[in-house]
Amino acid sequence: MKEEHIHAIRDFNRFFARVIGLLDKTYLNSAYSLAEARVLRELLIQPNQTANAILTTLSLDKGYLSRILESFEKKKLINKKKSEEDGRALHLNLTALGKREILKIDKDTNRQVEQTFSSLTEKEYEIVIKSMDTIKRILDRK
Amino acid sequence: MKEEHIHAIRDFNRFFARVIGLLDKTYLNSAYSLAEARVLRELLIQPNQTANAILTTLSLDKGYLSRILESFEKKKLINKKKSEEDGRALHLNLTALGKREILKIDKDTNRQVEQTFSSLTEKEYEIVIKSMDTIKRILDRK
DNA sequence: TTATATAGTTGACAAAGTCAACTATATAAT
DNA sequence: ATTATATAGTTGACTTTGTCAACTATATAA
Repeated sequence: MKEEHIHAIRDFNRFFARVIGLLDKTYLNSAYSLAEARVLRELLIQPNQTANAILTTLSLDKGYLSRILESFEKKKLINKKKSEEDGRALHLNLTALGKREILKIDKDTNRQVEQTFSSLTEKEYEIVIKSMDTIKRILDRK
Repeated sequence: MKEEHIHAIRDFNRFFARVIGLLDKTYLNSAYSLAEARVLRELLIQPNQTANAILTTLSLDKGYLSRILESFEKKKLINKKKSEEDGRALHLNLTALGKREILKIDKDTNRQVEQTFSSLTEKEYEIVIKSMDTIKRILDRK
């Protein structure tokens, strides 16, 4: 791999880390941390998952996730039910409140994205998004 | 801004956050945290800066940076000298050791980037990097 | 039946980051 | 000149976030 490629990639990484960092700040004033929002979102996308499945998808620490889930249960955002096939596993589901909360968070995040990118013209959006798709498609294949 | 644009951007953000997160893991086994490496790198790029300048560039907390700099001085990575124009300000410079350390970190990070992206063909590198540049150019202008 | 593996919990801890009060110096307003 | 206000950096106290290893309970393999 060419030195200049590495340099170009790192340059973009640094740049885009700032963009992502800016968006992640949305969670600072919210009731949930980034990790918590990711867990809630994961359960919205794929209900009835076990903690272990989430663990793999989001690469969190077991203990950390366990505590997040415990706090969610206390706040009535999720419910846990013991698996019938495997007595060790818990199936997790959002409550109605949990769904409302993650949808609210996502709305805020959307607004934040909108703000961050708001100065682009329609044409520019299309170029940016096309480029994003190109990057993702190539990297994802690997 | 179109709903689908927001969705596409957020999709890429999530994807790329994982890429960046993977690269950031380089710092886990290193002697420096991500924040520390950023500060060292900043001083490599722009020597003789004040703490305050770094603060603005990297958006760190005052106290946090102050302690990082203190630890750097103890480890002989930087030296501080009082500004002659402004008695409150400190001008910061990497020592030879400091330079060696940040160059070593950067070498490790380069290797990590290389590994992460290693499966791409030359043609694919070029497409990816071109797309990155396009995104950066459009967003940066704003 | 015993050994080994896995799901989730718990306690102890460490790293990362935040906040506000403080000292020292600089600048602006009267 | 004096006083008020602002800024650079430090310090103490604290919170949040994340890590690690030991543990319980259940499942699977030998």
